[in-house]
Amino acid sequence: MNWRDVPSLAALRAFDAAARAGSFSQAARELNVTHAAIAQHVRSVESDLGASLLVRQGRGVVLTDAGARLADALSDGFGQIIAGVKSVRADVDSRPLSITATHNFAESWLMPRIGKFWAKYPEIALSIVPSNKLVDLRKDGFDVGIRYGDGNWPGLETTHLLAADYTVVAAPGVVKTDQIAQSGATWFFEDAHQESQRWVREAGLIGPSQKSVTVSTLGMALSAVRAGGGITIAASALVSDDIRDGRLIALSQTQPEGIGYYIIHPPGVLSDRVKTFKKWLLKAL
Amino acid sequence: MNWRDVPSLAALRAFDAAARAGSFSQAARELNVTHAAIAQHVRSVESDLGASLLVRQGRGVVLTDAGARLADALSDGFGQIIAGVKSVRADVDSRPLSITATHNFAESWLMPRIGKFWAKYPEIALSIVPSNKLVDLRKDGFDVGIRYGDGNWPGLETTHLLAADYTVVAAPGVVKTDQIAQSGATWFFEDAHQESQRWVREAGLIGPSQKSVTVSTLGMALSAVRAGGGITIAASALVSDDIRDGRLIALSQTQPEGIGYYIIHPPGVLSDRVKTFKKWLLKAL
DNA sequence: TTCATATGAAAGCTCAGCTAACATAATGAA
DNA sequence: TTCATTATGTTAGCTGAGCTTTCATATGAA
Repeated sequence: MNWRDVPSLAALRAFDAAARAGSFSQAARELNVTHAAIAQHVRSVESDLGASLLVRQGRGVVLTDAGARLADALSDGFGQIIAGVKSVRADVDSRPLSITATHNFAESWLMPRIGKFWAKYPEIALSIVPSNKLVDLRKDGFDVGIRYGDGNWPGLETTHLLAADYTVVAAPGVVKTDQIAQSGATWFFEDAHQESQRWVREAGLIGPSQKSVTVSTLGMALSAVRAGGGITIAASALVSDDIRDGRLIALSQTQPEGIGYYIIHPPGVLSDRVKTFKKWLLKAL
Repeated sequence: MNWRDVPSLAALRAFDAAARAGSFSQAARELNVTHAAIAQHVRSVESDLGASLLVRQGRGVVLTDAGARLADALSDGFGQIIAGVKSVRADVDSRPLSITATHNFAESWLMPRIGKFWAKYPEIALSIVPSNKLVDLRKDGFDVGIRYGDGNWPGLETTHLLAADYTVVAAPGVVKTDQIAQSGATWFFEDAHQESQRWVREAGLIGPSQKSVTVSTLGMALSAVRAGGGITIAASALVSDDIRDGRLIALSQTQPEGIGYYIIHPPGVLSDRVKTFKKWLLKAL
């Protein structure tokens, strides 16, 4: 497509608006600029093409023959562009909001609450994809994500959701708070969380004779622990429900360390649906 | 036409180019920008619409479904716009170059030389409209003009063509150079040129008993003077041919005073035809 | 493995696009 | 006819959209 001899698109749009309005002032109001901007654009298109396109007549302007022909083409062209954009927006708005979250967060925090979201916003369909991978939101087609980390992901806007302190939990009666290492209780560790395991050892919360079992998900660890099978460590936010409801008791807790759960999305203006979901997340703490 | 929810036209054009090229780098070359500019625009359209449009695949990019649909609409839209501009340009290029010049200049300087222009540029049709009015080039549909004055016309580009000194002339033998005021020769003055008349009186070139006749055009004055009927004063450039050819002799001359003949045209890029004509004018002195 | 060519990303530059201000022109009401 | 209103015309000056520059990372061919 040869753009070499085409006046500026901004100028052509200004001319298009003036042509259809028959007035620089009216065109200015429609495009939210001053009449001076319209006038400058129109005259620059005229100068570029070497033809008069709009001439003053009374309190407005009228199209010359050349102007009428150009205006027809621009009307068609810009009409197609606007229609195409509108159509893509409509398609985007009609598919579910696509959300990615870590497995743990999805299972322990989001899914238990999602019913309330749907109750409040039945018109917003969601597609929740648990993934521990650092997915590329854009490439993989997600609108918004919840990620665990330090919040420093270049090219993304991040909003802090939950601090990442950890709590050691067990079912009531399984172990006394000050005798975690001396108890015979089994430690359940999630595979991926080497860091929290290291913390447990450095805090002296695991005895030499204590068994430890590594499982693949926090959900599995929590199932075992809820059943009185032992002790585990998890992000505090993910076990806060169990603690509140008395299914588990808090035995020990780390200090927050700048790591946490964050809402992430691409920069720029957010759609209403993403705004709504984000706002709900922040309130559902 | 609702532009409210439409991404920037520059960004849509960048996307259009990338979509058809399948490569940011190739699109950049086509639009004469860097690949970074293309990438920024494309990602900004994606962010605005909330949809992935182009994804990386190997060394290039491919369209998503949403991207393909938008690309179709943009291709149509931009195609119409470019075709419309091209059509108007073609029309402009097919009509004669429209030139306005003062009557005197047209008659005494331009028309005697225009044959040489047509000989050299037979493909450029001209429409020459003599007019002493300060015409509005744009409103009255002129491509270029020759005006007499100080060269200070806001909103126009001016190029000095001829200085405006004046020469007093008569046919050979009619009057001696140092006896203009003492001769009985009749002064012929052009109606509009009060200023040159004043100069003649202040220079003491007209005697108390000398008759003067006011005519409407310089051409009329020159006809009478060439026939030996008396003396006149004219812009030097306009009588240089008569002097060279011996039909008239120079009796006295004013100093140039910042007034002259100028080529005028609207600001901005000139079409090739206007450039050619202008260049020819400057060489035809 | 190396090299050429692609996209990704962010800091920083600059001029296209605009506003503000004032001038002039046209129209309509009194 | 005069005056108010609303239009376009024009220019100086501001600023952020659009871009470049630079460097990083990814891909594919040799």
